[in-house]
Amino acid sequence: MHVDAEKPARKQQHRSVVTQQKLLDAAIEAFSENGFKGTSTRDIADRAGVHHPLITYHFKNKDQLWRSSADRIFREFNISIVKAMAEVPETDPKVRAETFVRTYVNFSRTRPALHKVIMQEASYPSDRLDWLIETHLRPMFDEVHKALTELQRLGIAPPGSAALLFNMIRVSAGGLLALKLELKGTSNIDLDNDAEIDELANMIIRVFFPGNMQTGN
Amino acid sequence: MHVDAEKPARKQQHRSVVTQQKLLDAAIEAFSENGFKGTSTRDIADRAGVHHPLITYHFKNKDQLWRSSADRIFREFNISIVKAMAEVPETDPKVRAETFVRTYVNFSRTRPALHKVIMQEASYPSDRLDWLIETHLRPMFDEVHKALTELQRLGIAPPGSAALLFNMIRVSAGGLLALKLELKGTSNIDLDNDAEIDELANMIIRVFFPGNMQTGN
DNA sequence: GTCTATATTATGATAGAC
DNA sequence: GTCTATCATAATATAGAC
Repeated sequence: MHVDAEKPARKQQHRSVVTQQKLLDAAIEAFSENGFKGTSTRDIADRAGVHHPLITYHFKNKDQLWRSSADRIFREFNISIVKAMAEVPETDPKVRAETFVRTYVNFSRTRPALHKVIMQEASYPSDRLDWLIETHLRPMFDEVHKALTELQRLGIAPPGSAALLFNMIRVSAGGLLALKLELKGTSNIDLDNDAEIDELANMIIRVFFPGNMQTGN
Repeated sequence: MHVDAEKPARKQQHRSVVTQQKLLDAAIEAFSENGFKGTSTRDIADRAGVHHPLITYHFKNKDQLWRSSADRIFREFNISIVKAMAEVPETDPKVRAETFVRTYVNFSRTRPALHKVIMQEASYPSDRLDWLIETHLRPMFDEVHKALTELQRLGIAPPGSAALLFNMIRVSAGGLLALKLELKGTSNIDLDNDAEIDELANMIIRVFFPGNMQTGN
């Protein structure tokens, strides 16, 4: 009956999804390392362990694959942030800020591609950059900018342009994780180490939210 | 006599140098935008307005051209820093720190490639990254790290890892200039504007050197 | 020192067998 | 849904004329 007929179909559907996920993971890694132009679809297919014509089959072309990769990593990040913020009382803006920084740092650690992809695309004008800004970057900025302005009003964050401040925090977190290899070589900072990750988060909090100090660890 | 014989030779030498400079400028721009893999030597030759086999003639291959480009931009940066620091009294570490930040921000503005090239190469391990660290990055880090430790001892810079602090300052200056296009789109920050550049430098100084405040403009 | 021509390999994308 | 085979283009690099 229907069940017997659908079982293989479902198996195929499942395999298709798995292939897509493998390609997306491989694409995120490759694009974040070498940028859009520097990445070959063959390289992505090799990393994913699938044959390269499957990219055309599942994603139509390189550009669509890039967009799907960006969607995936930003969705993961949003889920991570929303989940972390849900566990923090809305009444304590300082703790909310700290939680945001720690979540951002920890996410950037496991997924440095978040910042790397932005850096790659921001290097020169392109339709991809415009799309990235409209779809993911500006909505995120607007929300955090609001919270940061409130933190300044409360005397927790330093005065001045909240927009500049936000971006300084952002590159201090995601940017340093994206430069992990370099920091290891120049500064002997090992951002694969739990303790150093914590120290980075604490440093960011200490420097950018000096008001009402309550945790100095 | 000799003069007549040498004149055309010098002209040729001169033209050769000009071609090399044009290629280096074009290479810095191209490599910073698209990374090593993402940049084609044809693109560089086109930007420089010369025929692409000339790259082989003057620089042997793509890799040597990249190294020469990196040498050029780091040399420019060093000259810029040394010149600026020479005009500041050695006895005032706070003013020296401020001068360093302003010089760094202003250099990154005219030459965002300085930070972009580092970001591109730090995305994945390579011989180029190792070379960049040994040749340019670590020597620079060692010197600034020493000065920053002294600033912490004087209570001007916040406590904690001087290495992390240095890198946070670095990405807040060079990193934001490298993200210029994105900041314009998401945060409406125009880093082509003199006033906003000054505001960024002031914000960095305010946040990272809060002790002994003496200039808040 | 500069150019044209070219050898060789890699790339994005597609056609069509299974 | 997956594979092999292939096309057109673009890449790095070199050879050799001028």
